[in-house]
Amino acid sequence: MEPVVASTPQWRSPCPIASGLDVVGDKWSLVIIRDLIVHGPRTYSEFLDAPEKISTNILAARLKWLHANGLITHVDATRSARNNAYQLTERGAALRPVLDALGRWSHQELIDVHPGILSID
Amino acid sequence: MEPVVASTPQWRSPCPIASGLDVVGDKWSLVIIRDLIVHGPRTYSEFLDAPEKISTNILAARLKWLHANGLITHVDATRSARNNAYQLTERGAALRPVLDALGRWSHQELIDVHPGILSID
DNA sequence: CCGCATCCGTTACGATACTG
DNA sequence: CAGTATCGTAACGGATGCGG
Repeated sequence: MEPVVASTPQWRSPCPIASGLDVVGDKWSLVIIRDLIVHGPRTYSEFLDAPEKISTNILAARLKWLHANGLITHVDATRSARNNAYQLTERGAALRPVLDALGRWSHQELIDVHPGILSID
Repeated sequence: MEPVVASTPQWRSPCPIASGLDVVGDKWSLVIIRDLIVHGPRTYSEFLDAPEKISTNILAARLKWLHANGLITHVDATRSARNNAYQLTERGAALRPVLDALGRWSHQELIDVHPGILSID
């Protein structure tokens, strides 16, 4: 019985940078993590409201992947007013410095080629 | 006449994080940047020697992309002992803090799930 | 409705053979 | 040595359906 989504990456090498990319180096993972850092716990449809317009099947697959890799969990539905929401684990929240550095790079280096870019958020 | 490789990203949103990912958020760009930061100017075949084993067509496409986006340039072949090498621009070198943060995250958070991971490099 | 899963077309990746 | 051509596979993206 093959798993729908692999639970762990195929490590390309022992390099920490490549290994980090093996976990969050796809097109959407860090965008999802960004939403969780900026807004806190977030529901499926709230992720869909983000301006990047991820499609529903991709979102479901990425949430499954991030959960399997211990970066997010479900909010306990019985204990929270917000049902069916996702939140960051410690491991996921620890990505904040990466997002900060990336945001700063983009803001400094991409303004001329992407005039509409926002100053940090 | 359609370009073989688009010269500029399709921006998903005005968010700096998403925009940074639109430039270097693929599977290989930051691995190539890492090699250039660690080793300095690097030739095509030296990139191929990296442990991640990128295939030749992908490497050529990514080098073209990174050049089109101003992150790398060719070393001046007439002035250098090392012909046909690539090097970082200021814009590319400015990604160092991103790689540092990612490397630290991986080293701290992925040791248990990836025992062979190296301590920074 | 909300949270997905399924179907299917399109785009990225990957292994390998090959050329200037 | 530095790529290109070819062709197969995997990821992505839009539309739609379906259970709770």
